[in-house]
Amino acid sequence: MAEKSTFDVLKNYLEGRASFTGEEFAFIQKKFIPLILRRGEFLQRAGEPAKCTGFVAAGCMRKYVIDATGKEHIVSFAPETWWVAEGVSLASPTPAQFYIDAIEDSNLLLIDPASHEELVEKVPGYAATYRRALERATAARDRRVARALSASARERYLEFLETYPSIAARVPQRMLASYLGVSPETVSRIRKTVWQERRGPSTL
Amino acid sequence: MAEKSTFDVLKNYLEGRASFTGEEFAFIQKKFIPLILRRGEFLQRAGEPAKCTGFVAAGCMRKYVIDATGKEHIVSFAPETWWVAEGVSLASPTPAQFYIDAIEDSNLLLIDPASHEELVEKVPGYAATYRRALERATAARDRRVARALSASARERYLEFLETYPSIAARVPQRMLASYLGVSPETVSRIRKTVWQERRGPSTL
DNA sequence: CGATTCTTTGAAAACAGTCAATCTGTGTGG
DNA sequence: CCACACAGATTGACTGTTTTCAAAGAATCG
Repeated sequence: MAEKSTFDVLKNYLEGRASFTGEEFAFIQKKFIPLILRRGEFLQRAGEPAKCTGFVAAGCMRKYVIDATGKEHIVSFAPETWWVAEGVSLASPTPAQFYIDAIEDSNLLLIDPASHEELVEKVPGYAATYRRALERATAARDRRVARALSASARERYLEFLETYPSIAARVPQRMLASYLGVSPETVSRIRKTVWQERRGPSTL
Repeated sequence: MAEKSTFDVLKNYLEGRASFTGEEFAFIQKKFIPLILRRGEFLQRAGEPAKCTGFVAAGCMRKYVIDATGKEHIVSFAPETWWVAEGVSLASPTPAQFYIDAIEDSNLLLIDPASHEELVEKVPGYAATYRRALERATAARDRRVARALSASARERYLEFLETYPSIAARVPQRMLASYLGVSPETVSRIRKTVWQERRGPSTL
């Protein structure tokens, strides 16, 4: 069954981070709703009420904004075993600020805020895992801000390749550019200089 | 006593977010260590082991990185009732990535990771408050990233003034520039055009 | 295949950064 | 009370990077 194997990814993820009883897993599983998205399909659009947090069991999602001139700016990617969600909007009834769509065919597990709250209250391991994920997410975003402020386009590009090689390998370059905050042309030019430098010295 | 009034700020903050018994407050208070910092003094330097989370009871802190060329880049400000901390480094024994210092004379309440863990485990209201603070922090950082990617220097400047007027009013302009990711000169020029536009139409 | 989307390349323009000088305000000491 | 020093803010001229626009060349999906 497709659903079972999808949940297994989450189960695996959780087992790696805390201890759970079989009962707890059953309880957790009941709270999540599987969702299959094809490439290009949306989990959420900015302006809509945001309803769910998603665990990515397979595939890859992206979260982004569209600015006044119609340009997309990717805030984050979420491949397998990552979470993807609107920020505040889950707790409060604010309209979503972000678009979230699938950049590959993806399997998600969705959970609504109330169920999530219940899990946090009743399953200690879940609460701890969630809290740690939040802490890591916050730290990762601080690093992202710091790098955006202090590093050049080139440095950010190279760093992304090092830090997230598996993501870099599977997203189109224009999305990488969007994530880095530069134009696709600039990424193309950076790439060019990078292998010119790698090649240059050795071919002399 | 100075310590008591400092803790009252935290107590007040917590009371506004969850319910606590007197015993719980006493337990909480025992875990925090007051610290007074004069303007310019450090809570932490990059490279050191990061040890504590700080609650700002009075004054204002900043968290920043110093890049390869020696330039400072402010990741966040933390005025009264905000938390300031290294991200990951609290849980793991990684060296700190950020500098944290006082930009005004400030009163902090510090808590080490182990005590914090204890509070989260034993005081439900504290756990919930902390979790919500983390969620809000993550969301705020997503917005910061989105704006850094999608808005011009001018828009970011105006938005900061709107969103954090009280911070904008008390930090030097060079720090605002550092936070926005532009040079002090650029902020100066932006300011100029802003009141030229406000003045221009009416003085015609 | 065939159409669309993605990437590359070129040339010119816009934007912000740097450097350096001046101006402003604040606080200090004569 | 004035003079001075210091830090922050402003302004101008110049430089450099990145964007934009436009067009051609891959690559990919159906």
